[in-house]
Amino acid sequence: MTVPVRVRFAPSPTGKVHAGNIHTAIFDYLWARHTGGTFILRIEDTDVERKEAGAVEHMMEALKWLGLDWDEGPGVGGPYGPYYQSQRLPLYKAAAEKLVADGHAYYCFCSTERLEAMHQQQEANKQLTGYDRACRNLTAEECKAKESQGIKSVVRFKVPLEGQMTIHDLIYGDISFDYKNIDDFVMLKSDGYPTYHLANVVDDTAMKITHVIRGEEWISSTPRHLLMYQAFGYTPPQYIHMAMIVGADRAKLSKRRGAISILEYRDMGYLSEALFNFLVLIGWSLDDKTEIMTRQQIIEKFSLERMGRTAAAFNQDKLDWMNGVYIRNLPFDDLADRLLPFLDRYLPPEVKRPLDAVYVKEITPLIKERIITLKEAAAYADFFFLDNLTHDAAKFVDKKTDAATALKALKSAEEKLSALDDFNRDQLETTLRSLAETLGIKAGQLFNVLRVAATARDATPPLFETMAALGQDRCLQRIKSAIAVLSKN
RNA sequence: GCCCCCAUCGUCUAGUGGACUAGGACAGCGGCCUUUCAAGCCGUCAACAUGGAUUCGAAUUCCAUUGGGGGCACCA
Repeated sequence: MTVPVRVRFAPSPTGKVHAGNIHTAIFDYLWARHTGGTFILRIEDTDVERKEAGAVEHMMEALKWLGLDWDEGPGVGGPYGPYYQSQRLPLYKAAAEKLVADGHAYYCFCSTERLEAMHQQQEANKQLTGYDRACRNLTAEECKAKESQGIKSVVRFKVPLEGQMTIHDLIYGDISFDYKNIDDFVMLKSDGYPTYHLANVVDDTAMKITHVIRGEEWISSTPRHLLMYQAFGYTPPQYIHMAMIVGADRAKLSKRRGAISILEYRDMGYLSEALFNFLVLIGWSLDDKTEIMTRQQIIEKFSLERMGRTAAAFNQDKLDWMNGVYIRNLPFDDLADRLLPFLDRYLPPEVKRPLDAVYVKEITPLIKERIITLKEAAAYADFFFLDNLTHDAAKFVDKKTDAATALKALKSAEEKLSALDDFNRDQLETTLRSLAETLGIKAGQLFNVLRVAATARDATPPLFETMAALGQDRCLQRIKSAIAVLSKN
């Protein structure tokens, strides 16, 4: 009989969540959903110094945006709360005291200054850095004496002086460590807060976590955690260390190095489905060719066996491509709904708000294949919304078409188009193709001139559809203004 | 300095001793399509870090080397 899987994503609220953090969360989520287990969110706010206001909210917003809904944790509660470590302080204190009582840990009264000096000396002598265990063998009386002098203490774990241990990781396999390379680490800080080491062991046990999924950077502290499980007499969870996502410089992602926050991707107009799919493919693959998968497919096919061990770089070009694929696969209405807020925010201020949602739906098919992010739609399609365009005379001229020809073409077009009673796509095509013939120029030449007149751009969606969407009045008015500009030269 | 991990095209990856003259994708390049731009389609460039060992046979196993990364806090 297998125990139901319980995994937790345990971020510390010290900044904005980036791809590296969320990558772990995604795999926590996948493992939980794949197995029908429970996905827990736990906030590791045990560093009073580094704690940042709003970080938890930011975190939760990012998780929600990506659809990583948690079954237990802040906002939803659960039977093993509270899910903020800062609200579980008595638990850690009791656990630390128990280990002291059992002889597995001890109080350390060393000052920060002493520790720093020791560390510097060790580095200068190129020695192994780590606590020198000065307080390891303090007697109860000595401890009392220090305490009565008002000296603050921390609790350190008594790491065996010799021997070794092997940890088993579901991805990396067996890894061995010598105890002699592990120092007596701090479990409980002098401010009464636990360190990550203590807190995660206490909470993972209390919350019945079965699998610890975390970044590869934790491998080297896993022996400490295992040592604590042994000392407590707890059964440790299974470990799943994941290869990290690295930056272009191949170093661990961090906000200091300019890692982009996940919500920024949302604000840049990436679809959460695309980012999810993209992030899943970093460190995991289904086979040798499948890339675009729905969330359901991913959950269903997910397996630990297919996870890689190599750190991977975030390839923005590929994300762009994938986002384009997702945009193109979206139904028009859905895309239009998602486009609306971006257009609203990024279209020039002179465009009247609120935007006409029906009109947005109308032009959506025209830009769908041409944008890779939602945000860029505003810059790409502004001419659909602007009342007045500024024409650049140079744009009307190219190798095939000189200014005089362009001017003549525009004048004839204005005449023809004002006579049209139905300004639809097909009418426009018939009218303009025959006009080109009459003028004795290539259809493409005429179209390009009109394109520039109607949009002030030389790269736009197909001309007839564009003009039809713009409508007769606006097209004629723009052609007039184009004629004016060209006549000046 | 010490400990640990990793190593296939520029990037993400497939590959678990023979089907590999190493597959896919992004990017790049070339072409087709075409009223522009895209999209689409076709093609092309491009990798098993190095050296040993094991084996009839290694991208795949083992050992070194090199390179990269991570850890060594009263941070997580």
